[in-house]
Amino acid sequence: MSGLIQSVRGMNDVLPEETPLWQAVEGTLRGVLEAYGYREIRTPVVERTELFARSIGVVTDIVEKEMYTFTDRNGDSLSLRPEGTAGCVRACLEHGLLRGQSHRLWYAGPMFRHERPQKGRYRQFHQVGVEVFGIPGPDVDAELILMCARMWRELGLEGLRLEINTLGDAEARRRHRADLVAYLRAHEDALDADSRRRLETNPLRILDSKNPDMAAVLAGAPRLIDYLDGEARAHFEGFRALLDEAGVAYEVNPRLVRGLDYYNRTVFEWVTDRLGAQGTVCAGGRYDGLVEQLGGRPTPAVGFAVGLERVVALLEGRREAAAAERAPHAYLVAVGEGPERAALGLAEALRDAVPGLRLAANCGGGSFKAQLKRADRSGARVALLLGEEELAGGRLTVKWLREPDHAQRTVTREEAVALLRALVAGRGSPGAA
RNA sequence: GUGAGCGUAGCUCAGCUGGUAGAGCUCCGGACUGUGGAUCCGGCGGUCGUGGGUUCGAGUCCCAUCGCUCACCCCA
Repeated sequence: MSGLIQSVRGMNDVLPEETPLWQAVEGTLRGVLEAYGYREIRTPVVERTELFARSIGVVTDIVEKEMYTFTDRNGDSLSLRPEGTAGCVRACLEHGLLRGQSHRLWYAGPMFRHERPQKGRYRQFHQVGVEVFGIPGPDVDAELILMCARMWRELGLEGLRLEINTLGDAEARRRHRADLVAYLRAHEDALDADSRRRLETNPLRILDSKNPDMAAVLAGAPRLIDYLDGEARAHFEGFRALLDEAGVAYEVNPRLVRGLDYYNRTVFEWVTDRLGAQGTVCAGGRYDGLVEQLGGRPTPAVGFAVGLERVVALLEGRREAAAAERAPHAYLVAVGEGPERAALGLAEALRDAVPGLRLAANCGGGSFKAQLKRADRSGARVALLLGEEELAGGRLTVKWLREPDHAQRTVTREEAVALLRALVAGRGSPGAA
């Protein structure tokens, strides 16, 4: 055990016990995205490092110290993507998708950040993300919120809280940031070490400090909301009105800030208090300036990303149920030389005759007892027994593994096919066997 | 990057003040020549994370190192 090679720190295996829950989550999210007319885009996991530096921001933690960056054989600096938006914008620009038309897109896949792992935070993690290009109004912002709400509903995820805020436009943010830094510098002796460091890196975060000693100073700090111009203000009011109209509950959190530089105007987060320190399950906002910043024409854009590890963690209680939904319908037991030789062919014939059938055929021999044990553990609803007697008579014995009140019966292959069809259709009437 | 807690069988863990490693679950087999999930019996399975030190003797004490977990930071 000590000599074995282990997985890379912070990069986890998802074992077969767990994959059914992941598949259920992914399937549900995909269904919702399609219900809103969003189309999937797939982009590489590796991009030029410069793409992330120019989009996320050079001085952010992500770019400064969390990227997996390496030099390609030809000398280019490449990085594993730490988030999905930059690559998506790059792909759209590269293929001319942003000329005039609007696009509603989604993607899913692994992201990489070299952080210290902890609950809900991993070095390889998975996101489902959405990006909308070319629609400036608050109606899409609201649509994204409604889409999220539907995702939670269909997943059966309860207790998520929606927090929203507006960051205004670039100009307002610049003025506010300058005033804020000046104000905080004037009170620098009242700041703790962390906050002094953040004066350089992320001054907005200082407002979010949990240190009670700084509360008085922070209360007097310039507020971003006072810097908003009329248009940004109207956008936010419009967004809120649409949420109210739709009956979505939310909370305005003026201290809600996004870590990535490119956000402006609407930002939002869906949070839970059931995941320890990493309570954000989904976050997003508007980034109207990013496309231009990456060399395209000015193009309004909004998006969000869902952290799949966090969603799966919240749904952990449904692991068994999800696994049961994907278990085989039937397990084919074959004992004896003749039956064992005939089993694979019979299994093929049954799969041909019953579309959608999930049939596990026993391999590796074993006694009746051993094979039934495997059948039981496979989660199958019925065991199909093929022994010398059945083989000689062209029949199969159907044994119900989950319904103790249904006796096993030996039937013709045609009857077995009919029964399996009913099982697959979900109207399995076990008594009919 | 900083701090704290924890590393004993595939999994969950016991092992008191140092005396030469155990249980439950899983898996395989038997009781039951073609019948699983219950019960009983048996079997497989361990360089006690790794390296060094103290000692007649270290799973136990000391040091280092690696790993895991949680928190800070940051964020999905």
